[in-house]
Formats: sequence, structure tokens, C-alpha cells
Amino acid sequence: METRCENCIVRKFNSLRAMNKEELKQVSDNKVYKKFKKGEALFEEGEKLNGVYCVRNGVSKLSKLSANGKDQIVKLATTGEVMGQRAVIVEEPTNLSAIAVNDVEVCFVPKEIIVGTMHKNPDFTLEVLRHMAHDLKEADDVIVNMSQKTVKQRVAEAFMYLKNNYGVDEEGFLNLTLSREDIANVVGTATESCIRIISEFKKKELLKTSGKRVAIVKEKELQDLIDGF
Amino acid sequence: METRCENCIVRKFNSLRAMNKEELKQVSDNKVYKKFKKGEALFEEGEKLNGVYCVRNGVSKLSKLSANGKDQIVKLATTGEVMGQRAVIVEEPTNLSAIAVNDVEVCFVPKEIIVGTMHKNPDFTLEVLRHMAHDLKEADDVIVNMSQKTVKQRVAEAFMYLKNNYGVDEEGFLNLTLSREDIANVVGTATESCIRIISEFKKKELLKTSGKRVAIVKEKELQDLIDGF
DNA sequence: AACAAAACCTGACAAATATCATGTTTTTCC
DNA sequence: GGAAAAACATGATATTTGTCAGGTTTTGTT
Repeated sequence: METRCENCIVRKFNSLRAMNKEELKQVSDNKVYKKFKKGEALFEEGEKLNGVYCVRNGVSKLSKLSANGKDQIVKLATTGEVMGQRAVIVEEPTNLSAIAVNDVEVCFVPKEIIVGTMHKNPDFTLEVLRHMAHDLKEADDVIVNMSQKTVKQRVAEAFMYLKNNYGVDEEGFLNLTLSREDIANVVGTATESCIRIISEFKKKELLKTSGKRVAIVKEKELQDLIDGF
Repeated sequence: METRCENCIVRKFNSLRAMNKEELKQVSDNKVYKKFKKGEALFEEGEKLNGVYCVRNGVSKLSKLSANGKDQIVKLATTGEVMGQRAVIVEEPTNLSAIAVNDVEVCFVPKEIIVGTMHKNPDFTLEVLRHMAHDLKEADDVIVNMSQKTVKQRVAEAFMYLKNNYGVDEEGFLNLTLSREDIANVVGTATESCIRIISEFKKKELLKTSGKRVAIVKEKELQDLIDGF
């Protein structure tokens, strides 16, 4: 396992790439490697975060509990992404929980290091800003989808998202398998509705399944459905 | 009309407050004052923005056109807020249109000045970052509301939002009057559904109206409805 | 392997919401 | 001030989605 941030490939994909050697060394000297098993919480909504989590491996769901007791998954965070930045920047408790979808390895970086670097290195701050700007755009898109697309379209979109971001195995099954409930919580619908729609897609041969694993069969038709044709 | 940014009260509310005297002078020397009438577009989705818009007066709706031809209003931008920051930072065409809800006055600040300051003054960058972090949190909340609350709850919430952010006049009517269609586009529903719900609220005496003006009558009951009681 | 727990699935029905059609009121503009 | 346009309003109906209730299959554990 590579233990020096300076040589960590993961860093290339996030805002830490804008740090200089000295700053990276400081991160490296203070980071704590942590492991979470599938289903474990990295942190929970309302918690004060003392640092950020740089994902080395695995996927976490970032979700928020709604008044009616359902979780809404706002984002999936993958290798290379940094979680908890927002809360550290505004010095507020985090508004989201992070739960491991599969086994997750992260490097925890104390907030003092992040905040200190932001005051000294404008390039780093700007890089963080760019990432946050990107997240904000994605959030805007989600809002529009939520209100303007049907549940069916959103379910279809969720599978396309999984294919495009995590790929498929030799048999064509999605590399990242979510439970039906998780998919429902991404899409913002009832679990039963989600299952029903998946069944319908299977009947129409847009998808095929094997246990909880899902494969996209007719990608174009699925995309047309998303686009409203 | 105050023409020097150094003395502009509006600046106190946005990220420009982190600029030093010299930087502000530069903004002041390069800014362009612009006026837009109700209904006019400050900029449109897909446009490249050559700068940011600092709102001196009035309210604009930031919206995105969906595939089915409906506008989704993602945010309302008011006095003191800066529009277009996101697009300038990531150097992409803007993902949102800005339309004046009432007469709007803005100062247009060329992007070179904003970007230049971000490279030199980490405090400014950090301040922009804080504002964007705040926007991102709000966006997350909107996502959860969209998927977990009923249209009725969201309409009620929209009115509470208008009251809390723009206040009411002597008679109790909301200072910011939106058309039923705009409210529907904030809430993400059909205009008819929105009208119907307002009618229902009137019957229950939660609201009263006079033309398109709306007043909240029973605030507590309205809030209970939002919270799901 | 056997059991329990969790996840998945389906039907029946109820509730929420959209759509279409049509009429009324308000606003705008000449 | 009056005509035209836009916004508002409501009924009837169709569609979508959620809820509840009851199954089956899969997964995990001893």
C-alpha cells in the first residue's frame, strides 16, 4: 500500500493536486488511514467533522434523512473524491451522512491542514472552488430531473449513470451493484415502485438481472426513454 | 446613485467584502451599471459569461429549461447576491438563465478582474468558496424536498420562503409577488396544480389573496403542514 | 445444511398529480 | 376606456405513484 500522498495516484483526481510538495508532506504526515466495511457509516448527518475524507477505494453514499423517515441519496462518492469539504469550509455540522456502499478505504486529513493550506495557497483554494462549482452544477441538474422527469425516467437514468461512471463486467453487469432500496433512494421514490419499474424494464428487455445484479441490454432504447421519446 | 464599490452597501453581503481597497478600486473602475426591466433576460442558459452580475436592486429568477419545455426555477437572486460566479470559475457556458422578476439593477464586473483577484487574494477566493458551499447545501436541501415532500408542502414552503426572505407590506401581503406559473416552476409542478392548492389554502384560510398578491394568514398551521403534521 | 433475516417481488387499491377543456378575471397597451 | 392578451380559476378525467399486505427468493450465520 502506497502510504505517501506525494506518490498517491488518487490525489491526481481531486483538489489535492494543487498542493505543493511541502503541503503534501504535511498532509502525508498527519493523515490517518481508515477502513470501513460495507454498510458502516463514515460520518452521520449533524456530526461535526474534524477533517476531510479522501477516498482511496470503494464507494460511499451521501444521504440526508427526510422528515418522513426516508433517506435521500444526494451523491455517490468514489475513489479520488474528497468528502466533508463543504462542512469543513463553512465550519458547520455536516448536512449529509456517508455510508459505505461496499468496503471503503479512506485517508482522513485533519481540517487544520486543509484550512491552513487554503489561507496560504490560492491555487489550492481555487481548485477546491472548481470542484465545488462542479458539484453545484450537478446538484442543479438533479433538481431539474427530480421535478421534471418521471420516476421511470429517473430510474433509467440511474442505471445509465452507474454504467457510465463505474462500468460493466465481462458479462455486461454493472460493476457497482446497489440494492433496490438504494436505487429508490437515489431516484427519490418508493422501493416498491422502483422494483416494479425494474420488472417492467426486464419485460421490455431493456435490462436483465441476475440476483441484484443488473445489466443494460438495450442502451439506446433506455436513453430514448430518458430523453422522453 | 452611489457609484464607487468602496462605498457600496450591497458589497457587504457578498464575497466582494473580502477584497482590499486596491482590488475594489479596480472593480469600481471596470464595472458597468446595467438595468433590466421585469421579464427581461440578464443572460440565458448556454451563454458564455464574460463576467459576474452583482445585484444592486431587484430580484431575478435563475432557471433551467427541461426537456419537456418547462422552466425549473432553481434559485432566486436578490440584492447583494452575485450571479454567474459558477460559470466564470469553471470557464463553462452558464447552466442557468437569469430573468428579471421585477426591475433589476446590477453591476457587471468583467471576469478578468474576478479571476485575477482569486489568484492573488486567498481570502477573497475563500469567501467565494464559502458562498458556493452555502449554495450547495441549499441545493441539497432542495433535492430532498423535491423528492420527499408533497406538492402541497412545497407550495406552502415557497410562501414561507418568500415571507422570510422578502417580508410583507403593511397589509401583510408578500413583498415579492410571483405569478402562479413562477411559483409552480419553483415548486416543480403544473401551474393548474399550483393554483388549485392556493385555492385550497384560501378556503382553509391559511392564505388570503388580492389579485396575484398573497398573504399568509395562519403561519403556524402552514408551517405544521410543511413539517407533516 | 438449516434457519433467520433481509431483500426482492407482485397484486389490489388509494391518493396525488397531470392534463385537457373551458370559462372568468386581471393586466396591458393602444 | 375598451379590446386583446395574459393570468387565474375550476371541473372532469387520466395517469402516475404510493401504500399496504402478502408472498418468494436470496443472503448470511451458526
